Amino acid sequence: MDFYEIEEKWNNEWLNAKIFEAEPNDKKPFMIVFAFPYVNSPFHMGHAYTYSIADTVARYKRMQGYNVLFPAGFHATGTPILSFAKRIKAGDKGLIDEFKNIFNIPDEDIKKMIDPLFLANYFIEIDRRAFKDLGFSIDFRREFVSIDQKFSKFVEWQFDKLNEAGLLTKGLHWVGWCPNENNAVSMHDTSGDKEPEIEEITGIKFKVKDRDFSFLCATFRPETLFGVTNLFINKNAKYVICTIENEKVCISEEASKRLSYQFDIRDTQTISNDELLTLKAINPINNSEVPILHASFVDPKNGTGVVMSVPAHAPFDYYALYEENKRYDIKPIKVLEINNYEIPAKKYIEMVDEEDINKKLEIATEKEYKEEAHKGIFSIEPYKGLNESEVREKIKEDLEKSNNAIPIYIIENAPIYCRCGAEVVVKKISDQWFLDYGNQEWKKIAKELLDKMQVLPESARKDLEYTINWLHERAVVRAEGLGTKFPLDNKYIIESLSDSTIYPIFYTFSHLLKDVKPEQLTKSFFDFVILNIGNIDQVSKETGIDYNIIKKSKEEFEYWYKNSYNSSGYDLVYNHLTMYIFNHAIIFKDKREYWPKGIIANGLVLYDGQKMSKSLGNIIPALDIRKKFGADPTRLALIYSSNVDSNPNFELNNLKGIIERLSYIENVIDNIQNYNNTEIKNIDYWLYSKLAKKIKNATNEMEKLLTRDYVLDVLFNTIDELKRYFDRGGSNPLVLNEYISKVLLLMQPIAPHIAEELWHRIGNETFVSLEKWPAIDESMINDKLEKSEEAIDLFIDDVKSIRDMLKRKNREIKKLKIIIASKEKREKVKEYFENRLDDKNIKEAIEKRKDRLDLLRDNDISQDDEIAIFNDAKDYISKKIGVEVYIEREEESKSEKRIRSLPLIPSFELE
RNA sequence: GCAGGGGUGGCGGAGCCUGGUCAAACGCGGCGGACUCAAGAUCCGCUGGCUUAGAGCCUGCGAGAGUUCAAUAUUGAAUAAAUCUCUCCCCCUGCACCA
Repeated sequence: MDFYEIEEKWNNEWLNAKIFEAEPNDKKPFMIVFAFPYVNSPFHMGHAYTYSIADTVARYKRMQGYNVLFPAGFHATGTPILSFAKRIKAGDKGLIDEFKNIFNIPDEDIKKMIDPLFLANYFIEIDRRAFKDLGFSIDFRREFVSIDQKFSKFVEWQFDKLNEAGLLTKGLHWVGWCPNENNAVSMHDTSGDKEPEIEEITGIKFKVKDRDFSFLCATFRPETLFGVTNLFINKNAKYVICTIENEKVCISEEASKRLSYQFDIRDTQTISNDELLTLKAINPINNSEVPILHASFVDPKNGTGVVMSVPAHAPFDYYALYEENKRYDIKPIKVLEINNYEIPAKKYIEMVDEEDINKKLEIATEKEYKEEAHKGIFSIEPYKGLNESEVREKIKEDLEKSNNAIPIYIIENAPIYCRCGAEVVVKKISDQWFLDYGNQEWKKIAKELLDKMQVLPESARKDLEYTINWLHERAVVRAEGLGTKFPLDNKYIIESLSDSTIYPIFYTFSHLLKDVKPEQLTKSFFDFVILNIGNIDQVSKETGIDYNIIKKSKEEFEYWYKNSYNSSGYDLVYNHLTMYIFNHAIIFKDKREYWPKGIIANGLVLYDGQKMSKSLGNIIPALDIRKKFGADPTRLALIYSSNVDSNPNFELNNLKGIIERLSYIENVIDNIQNYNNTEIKNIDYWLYSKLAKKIKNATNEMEKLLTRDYVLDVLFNTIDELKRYFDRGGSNPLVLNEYISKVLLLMQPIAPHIAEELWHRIGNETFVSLEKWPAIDESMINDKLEKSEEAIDLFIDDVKSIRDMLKRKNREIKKLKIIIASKEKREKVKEYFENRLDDKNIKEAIEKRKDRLDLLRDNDISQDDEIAIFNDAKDYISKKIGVEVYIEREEESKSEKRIRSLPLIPSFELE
């Protein structure tokens, strides 16, 4: 089977016939979108999985009689594209190799990618091609990119609405920052792709006795202030005195530079370490005087370069004080009770078996902090008896209130380096804009929306609910990146997830705006089209947009958005999908008929059992697999990898089996004229029965998106059924034709090209893609017949086990005598199941075959029928066992085995 | 730390909600056979172990404990879960301002 040729053929036919170009009509609408791909690389198998599911649903719904809109677009706002272009320009070897080796991009194209727009367009081209090649039933007319100016106008409108609702707020925010390039850094901008994690620590001010400045000590554990015995500086570092927030403090020179991104730091002057070491500091919590000492572990780059020493609870402090400084005159002060240790820090150091002293102290510290946080009990008044975290919060609050402490932000996973080489620092943004997802009213309607919508798998609902609950103010603007300018402050760009929350709306009329200029897309246009505010003549006059375009836009929006779905990867549950819910909820607060109706969240694709990642080099561009194996096998292998509720494992090995099975069906179709039986036999009815059940199962599975089960039923089981059909002598072309036609209909959503091709090969002229979903003919379900077929198989199993045993014993077997249960016994068995008979022999016999209870129960097959059944299967059984077969009635049998016969479980004798 | 999801034969993965019919679907892989000069493809069979005239036993669903329905059984004893409950261990994902 030449998949490539078949796929090219039908992809073109579909495009030429424009069958997926959706227009509103009088059918029920169904709109499904997938989270559009980010175009800094070609999309890979993980994306292909999500898109395949969306297409499968789209194709299924189309068959179900819905008018389906399945659009697609591309996402390009934000920083990654810019940052990739920058990296290419800088000759970043890692990225260039990745592009070369994983995506096979030619050198000359990579060179051009220093232009971010070239880069984006390059991958858009590839992705668009992949959409087509994979046979997605997309209405390509509606495509747009999230950096299109017209789309920007739509985003602006959205933010106007959010602002009107009072949900945009301004405030402080801390970000990772490159002091060299002077902009915010995210994961993509750091070497090693490390996301800077920002953490708040407490800077405590220790006033210096008889001087006009304080030491500023940074600590994670302000509650241990009670246990401070001294301060540490490093005499090999440089220290300065400077003014932070109108107060003079002493910190390391390095810290003063770094903190200048968080605070307004002035009047910096150096101070000698000798002088510092003579000073005395005053502990703000109890006014005790403590000395300043040197400790070599103090890192001037860390925190403020000044450390408060708590020898009882900090291994490093303990070591520095007693081993390094030999200050046995200073006693440790214990503030926490833990395991009744006398001096916890000492104890924890002793517990670690490690040569290297720094490592040893590190391990001890980690262990001590963890255990104390867990079960340490505070032992100093007035907090005695409380656990550590409670005291921490209280003390921190008090100190900050009394101006004895200030919050300082640090990079928790430091050091992180920008790709330019500079170390990333924390910067305070004082006019950051937030979207207030913490707003309770908003949360409430978001939850209402969620309650009304279908979630597949249902288990994702919990996660969505949870995310709605914890989401709070989200920074929505950035200093850098592609995208829409923030309407309230033009120096900012709207952040990339926030500009893509209600974007599916744009698909409903994007194709109508070809001749409209971006500046014509004013607030009144969107207000009218989306929210029905204002009147059309006025909007047309004001914007200069043609009356009919406005009218059509509004019609399309109102038609399609009555029933819209979003299909995404599960990772987007925690951001995009939740924001999708939030934003729709508020924009359509008073027009809830336009709230989205469903979300599909599929799992993370594993590749041969492994996570796909750059470092493993196993990121597979979807087009590669398609080229190698064909689009339909690729799609089948993907959706067969799992049902929607778990993580799919894409295995190349599965492709072989899938391709073979598809070829089998093709083969049957091509040879259908060789069958010429016109009578309808039992096995034909059996096939009909299987078909009816298959349709029933398939429908149910598609509704729940049990794609794995669906492939199993529609493809794998079909092959088994066909094989059995032929094996049992089935050869009626009409029956075969009907069976296969229906199977092709069921295959259409999951293997559209093959289904289309074979559909035509069996003589149809219509597009299978537009056919109706097959009806379930319950009357064809024939359990009795299926049961008797099953009985034959089970019988063969029984015979085989004996035959093999005899073979092992080297006994020769020539014939098989089948002994059908007597009329009398049948009556008895029946009575037994109706509780009318208490016959020990029958009871025992049935008990022995409890593995076949299904066959025996409700069995009203007469002896003559059973003889007919086995007679009909005589050749089949003979073939399977390899001996001649005779059938006789128990009444007439002379075999001693005859008493074992039960209805549908004949006894037998091999001789 | 908090929250969510998991741990099933060589592998992937059903089964668990609604207990028995589960040595556990289906697929992959492996083995054997047919076909072939041969290989591949295809077809048939096997694939936990030991046995065996159609039946039995053992082992078995992360570890441990508990409960109990059907059933067997009986002095209202006892036996009895992949599936129910609890504890423990281990793994994965998320905890944002990033796509």
